[in-house]
Amino acid sequence: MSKIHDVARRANVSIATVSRVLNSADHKVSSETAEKVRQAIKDLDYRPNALARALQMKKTMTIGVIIPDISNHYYAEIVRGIQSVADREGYNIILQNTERKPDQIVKSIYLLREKIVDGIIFSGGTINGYEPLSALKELRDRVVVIGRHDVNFPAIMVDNIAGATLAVEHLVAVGHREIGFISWSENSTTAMDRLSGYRSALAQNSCHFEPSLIRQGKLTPESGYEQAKVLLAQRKKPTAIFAGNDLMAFGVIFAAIEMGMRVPEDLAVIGFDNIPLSSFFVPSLSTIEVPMFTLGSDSMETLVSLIAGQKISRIKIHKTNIVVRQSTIGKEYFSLTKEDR
Amino acid sequence: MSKIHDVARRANVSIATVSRVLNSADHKVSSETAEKVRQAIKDLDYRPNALARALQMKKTMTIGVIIPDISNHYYAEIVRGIQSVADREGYNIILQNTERKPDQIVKSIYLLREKIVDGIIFSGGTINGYEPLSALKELRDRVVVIGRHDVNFPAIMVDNIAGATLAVEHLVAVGHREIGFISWSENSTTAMDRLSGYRSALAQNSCHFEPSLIRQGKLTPESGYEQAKVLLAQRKKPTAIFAGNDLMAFGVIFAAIEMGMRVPEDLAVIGFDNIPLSSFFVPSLSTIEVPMFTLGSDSMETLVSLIAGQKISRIKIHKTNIVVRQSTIGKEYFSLTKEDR
DNA sequence: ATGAAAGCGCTAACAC
DNA sequence: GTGTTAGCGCTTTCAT
Repeated sequence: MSKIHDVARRANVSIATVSRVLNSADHKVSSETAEKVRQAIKDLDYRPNALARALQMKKTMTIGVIIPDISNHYYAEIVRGIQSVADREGYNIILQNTERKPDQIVKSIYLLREKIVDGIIFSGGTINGYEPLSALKELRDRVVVIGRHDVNFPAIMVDNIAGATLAVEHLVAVGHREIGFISWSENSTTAMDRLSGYRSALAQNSCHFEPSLIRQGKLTPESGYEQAKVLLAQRKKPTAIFAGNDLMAFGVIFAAIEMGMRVPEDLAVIGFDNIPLSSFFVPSLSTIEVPMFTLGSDSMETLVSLIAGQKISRIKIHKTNIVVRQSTIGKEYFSLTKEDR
Repeated sequence: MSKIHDVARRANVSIATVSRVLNSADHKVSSETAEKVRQAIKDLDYRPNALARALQMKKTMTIGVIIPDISNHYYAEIVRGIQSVADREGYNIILQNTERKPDQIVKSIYLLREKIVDGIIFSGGTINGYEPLSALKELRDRVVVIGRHDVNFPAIMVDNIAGATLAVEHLVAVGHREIGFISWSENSTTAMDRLSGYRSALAQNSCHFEPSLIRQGKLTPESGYEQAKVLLAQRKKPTAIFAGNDLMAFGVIFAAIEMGMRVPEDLAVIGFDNIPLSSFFVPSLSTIEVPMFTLGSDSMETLVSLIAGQKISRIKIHKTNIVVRQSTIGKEYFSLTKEDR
């Protein structure tokens, strides 16, 4: 692996000159010399050592991304969004999967700090404890959080309250009044926001709020399945279920059908996220669309501004839309044009 | 951000001593001194700069992972597998999403080389061109490939031929003889292997091979949907469809049901991969299980051995299993125990 | 326009 | 046991 010194020797110049043409900071290099250098670089297939450069420049052009689970489409799409602007801006990302383990989160933060990332994007999971927060302290001005607003960092959010309201109002509009809700961790501000959207929409439509219609899942199809089984076994069972995310909604539908119910005739189901598969599920899933990719790209753009020292607004909230499909309105959906899907 | 020098001063020792307790290479540090140093480290919340260390050690403890699309569950799970052993071994990963663009692949390789990764895991996409191969040359002994065997690097594979054979034999066993196959890119050795498994299984069971029953999709539900529409509109239509992956299989089922067919009564469908959702689809999807997580973890283990200079076998092939669910055998599946899912 | 030399923060000989 | 010092490969003043 050749180094700058090799290039300098081959081109009969000093390493400073090579560095200059590499960074073309000041064009104070004569074009002939520059050409010689470029040729030497090509001949040797030389690539500057980013480590050495970063050590000197105190800038690695690498950012850390901390998420709970890359195999969850929601986070994967966020990562794609981050990647797309990172690419454009010349940054790379170091991925940290925490599997939602608090100590893994702390470990990740310390590690990213050691690797001297230029910034961190944090999504999902909690960073309330003392340790993680103090670990992030050093990076204070270079952290962007996705999906939380209970922590003092710039945040990219989704309007979960409005989204949940949309979902419930749709269910009410198609005739439901006993609406179940499958939530998840009470530590999640996202879950709490969706719950409060659900409650306020019920109130707005003067539906009685029934605590037994609320269950806590784990964002997986399995847990949706399990919680639906519980809800549908109750004497007071819902005619519609609002699942906290699409994956749980799939589990709900599976459970309902397994119990011999028809969806949406006997049970309407709506999810949250609009993952790609939701339009191909049978029945296709009505859901609240979350702009996951945009969440990622926006967070990276915010981080770039932050790194550049620009002022940015503390919180940015993205809108959600409702996507109505078969799981709430039935077969007639098939008559819609393909584009609606 | 404090540096080793600060720690040394605070503990009244030399930086070499600090370095020694940090790396505990030789325990030639008296326990009192070590204690002083550790206290100073804690006081200052000191973390060594991984960049400086890497520059010196010529080892970054970082590896690059190049995949086409992180939002595809298949790759996400591979990344999770890689992460899990990377964590255990103290490595971190820099993720490169190529979106299958050849020039992005080349760019990624160069970039990872600049960032001086200790190795690269490459999955999906083609690296046949001159450029990418020459770019990988420098890293020759530190590259592991997942899912290809047409390139001269250690490879972690899945037995696609056997898997496809299993799928077709199952369909034949439940009474089908007109079996469609939805493949994808002809540049993919995986696709070609699955196709050849399909063909040989047909031959083994003396089913006539009908080229019009083979379509080319793009691994997405959309493309499965589209290709199924074509297949099922033919005068000579299949009674069963073997989709190249689960996502396409979902699209196939959706198309069939939209056309008023019942699955599996009018059309049996089997996929490939066994992504988590396949057990919760309605009807649940019969499929060939691919140990994606293991593919990832095994590739990372191989890379670690490679980096350690150990000899490793050129190719390792992982077995596949068939998972039979409703989409090929129908409702009776519901009577199976939950564990079978 | 170009070169010499001083670091960036760390590790590892080599002294003592 | 502990300290001194020479790099790792690069960027960037400061001379010339």
